[in-house]
Amino acid sequence: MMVIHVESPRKTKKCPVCGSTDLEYDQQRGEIICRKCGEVVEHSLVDFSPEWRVFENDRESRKRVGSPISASKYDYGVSTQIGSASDIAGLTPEMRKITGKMKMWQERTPTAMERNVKAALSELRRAASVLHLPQRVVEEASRIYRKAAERGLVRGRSIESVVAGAVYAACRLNSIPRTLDEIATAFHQDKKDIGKTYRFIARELGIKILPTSPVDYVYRFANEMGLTQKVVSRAIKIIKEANKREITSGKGPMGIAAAALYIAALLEGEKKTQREVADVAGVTEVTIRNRYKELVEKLGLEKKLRKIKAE
DNA sequence: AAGACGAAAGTGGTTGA
DNA sequence: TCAACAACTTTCGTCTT
Repeated sequence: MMVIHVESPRKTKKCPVCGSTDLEYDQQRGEIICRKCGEVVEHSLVDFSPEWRVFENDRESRKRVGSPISASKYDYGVSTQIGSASDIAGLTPEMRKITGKMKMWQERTPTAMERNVKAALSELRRAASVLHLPQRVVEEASRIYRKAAERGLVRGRSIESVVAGAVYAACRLNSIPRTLDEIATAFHQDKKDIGKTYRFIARELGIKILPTSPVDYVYRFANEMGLTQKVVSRAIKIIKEANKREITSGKGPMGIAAAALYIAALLEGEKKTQREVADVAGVTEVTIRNRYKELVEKLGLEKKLRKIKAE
């Protein structure tokens, strides 16, 4: 088994923004985040979760021999080659017949589906690097795509749109949200098509999709706007509180994340305009205003905000 | 002049008869 | 299958800073 040594990120890295060595490794997201300023120092790290984690109760594949089975290789990375002349020198004629047949079988041209999956997975890897997806999500997306292909769900849809849908589903399943916009850009696809395909394959494959939490977006949005950790914590508090008072259900998580960040930035004296927040969150100013109003009203933040305004 | 505010009309998806 | 519905968008005119 191949062993990759990875130094503990915490010991060696320094935040390029504030120089702090107090870094936090977020295993789920595969990111190193600076505790002080919230900067994402590094993405796409090695996934440290147990290598024997197996889905679908497949106990048999928990063996720790051989190279890791990788769903992102089109043959799961476990194919072998039957050699020719020299390899079969010691075999009886009957055996030679059999191995000859096996060889023919093996070298037969790949099926349409194999070729399809292979093309899809290379597209997947390309987009994954653009999106900084951790390996675990790539694997998940590969599994989803393969299942979809096996059930003939790709028919009538472009490979790209199905791969994109699989990626979106994999991200949501792992609570590492990428917005539909980001995925659409990475795949050069239309947002609507991806959404449709995503819903379709999720339904057909019986993938349970939990609504994403606004909290999942806060770090990334804040980071993109150069907001500090203080603002992030504040925004998360606001969202948690809003959850308790059930004003978040049915609302778009991105809008809530955006509004919470907007308010948090005001409260922490790092004001951003609605326009700036709207741009990174991929919602409109109007939506931010609507969520803003609800949040301020129901959480009783008017006094605090007025105080801030008075400077 | 820029930012914030909100009304009005339109879009795409969900739900329920 | 259709209509009602909620969330969100686009657009635009009006205040506020």
